[in-house]
Formats: sequence, structure tokens, C-alpha cells
Amino acid sequence: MKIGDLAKLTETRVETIRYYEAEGLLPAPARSRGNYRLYETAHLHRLSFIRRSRDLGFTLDQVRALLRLADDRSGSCAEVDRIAAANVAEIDRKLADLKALRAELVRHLDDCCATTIDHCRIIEALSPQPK
Amino acid sequence: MKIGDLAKLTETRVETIRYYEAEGLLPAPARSRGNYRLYETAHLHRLSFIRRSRDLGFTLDQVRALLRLADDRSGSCAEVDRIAAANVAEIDRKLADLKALRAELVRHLDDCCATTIDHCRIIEALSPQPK
DNA sequence: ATGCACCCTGAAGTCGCTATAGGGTCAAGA
DNA sequence: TCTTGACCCTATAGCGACTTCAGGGTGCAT
Repeated sequence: MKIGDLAKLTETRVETIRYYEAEGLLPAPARSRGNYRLYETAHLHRLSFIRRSRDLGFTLDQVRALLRLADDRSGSCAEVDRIAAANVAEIDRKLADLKALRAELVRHLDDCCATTIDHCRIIEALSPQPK
Repeated sequence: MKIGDLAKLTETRVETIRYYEAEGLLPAPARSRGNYRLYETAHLHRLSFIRRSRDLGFTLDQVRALLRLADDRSGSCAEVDRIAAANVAEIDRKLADLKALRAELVRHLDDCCATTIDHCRIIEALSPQPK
């Protein structure tokens, strides 16, 4: 399987696959006579795992750790849980931040009567000295 | 006022202030005999505006636009509203994504009995071929 | 004169890709 | 046989918004 086929199957850009290889996330595959990368099913599985992890918000470093952990089938999954829980905690922080942000922005937007800058509540909210 | 003082007043790192200057967001201040940057109150106001905007999730490009708009006190604030509304829309997209992410992660975490990798629901969820 | 906190510049590093330049490979069609 | 076109290769630079680093200079107190 060539890189373009793998890209289509995993909905990953070709450049991203090469990037993962350079980053050591995906093992370097065999090469054809014409120096094309030739992938096996194992690569497809590994790349799918990586993409799925990324979709769930794990960083590449976390993916690296998850891959390492997943390879030891008899190991404890406590560390996996820890990584996933850390991810949830991180998401919760972002959610809280974004909600507060949104509330503040909407408040100013609602206040703003949309006339001139001089009376714009948004600019006013951003300015250090209240008019 | 030296750069460190300005940094403290605005809770901004010194390097970030210099970065804003290089990016044209903050005008270059006068210099002391020893080549230290000497800031005026106007700089403090402008930097506060920038930081507040960044805190509200605006990109540096948006901040640039807001600063330009804010300078024309008699102009219309419709454009300001547009930028803020775009920001809210962006935040809403991020919120939706994060909520979905969180739900999926938590679901797998709840399922996981925390024994070995071989039975770990999280690893399983990430793996392409269900065990 | 020495130490220390602060300041300077310029360049490189961060994350996770994406894009660009400049080429090579390979199968099908004229 | 030649050419077209889709695909592949490497190496390098770019993105946003900073942060870090290397290698110095300044200014004040002891």
C-alpha cells in the first residue's frame, strides 16, 4: 500500500503521515524500487490509533505514551487512565475558560447599540480607563 | 517607566512586550541613555487594551483591527461588533467540540476497570480492530 | 571593585502540522 | 515512443503567539 492509499483510508494528509514517521510515531516502512513507501496492515492500525487519539484531544507526546503502553498487553492500564483523566481535566479547564469568555463577550455585544466607536461598549470594555 | 515595571503592571512577560513592539502592536518607546525602553502612560493603556483583548480570545490580527478601529472615535462600531461576533461563533464551535470530546473520554474512562492493558477500554476504543 | 537585578539584541525553539520548491516514478493514452 | 498526469520523494520554511537561549551591557548598592 502506498502512502496515498494509507492517507485515504485514515483520512490523514500525506504530509502528516511523513511527519509522524519523522517524529517516530509511525515506523519507517519498506521502500519500493522507485523509493516509494510501502505500508503493511500494521501501519494502518497504528496510524488509525494515532488519529483516533489525536481526535480525542491527546497531544503527540501523550499518543507516544499511549502507543508504548498499548504495546505491553499485560501491563497495567492505570497509566492509561491517568493520561485520559489528565486530558479530561485539561478539557474542563478549557471549557470553563471558554464559557467565561463567551459570557463576557456576549454581555458586551448585547450592551452595544452599534453606533459610533466613541460609545461602543466593546471598545469601552477593552479600554483600561473607563470613560 | 522601564519594561519590567510595565510588565508587572500589565502582568505581561518582558519578552512578550518586546514581541508586541516588533509586531507593530505597541509603538517603540523612547530610550534612556543606557538604551533602556522608557514607557509612558499611553503605552500602559495600549498594552492593557491588547492584553484584555487577548484574554477575551481575540487573535493578534483582530487586536490590530480593534486598535485601529478604537483610534477613530467617531467611526462606526459595526465592524467591532462583527469581530466580536465572529469571536463568539468561534468560541461556540470550540465549546461544542470540547463537550463532545469530553463525553467520549469520560465514557471510556467510566467503562475502564483499570486492570491490564489487554482489557483496557480506553486502549480498545483507540484501537482500530475491536478485540 | 564586586555583586546583583535588571536591561539589550538576535536567533532559535515550541506544537502539530501545512505549504512550497524542485525534483523523480509509473501507468495509460496518442 | 513520447507525453501527460497522478502520484511519490526530500528538504526547508511557514503558521500563531509567544518562550527560551546565548551573549552581552547598565545601574545601583555594598
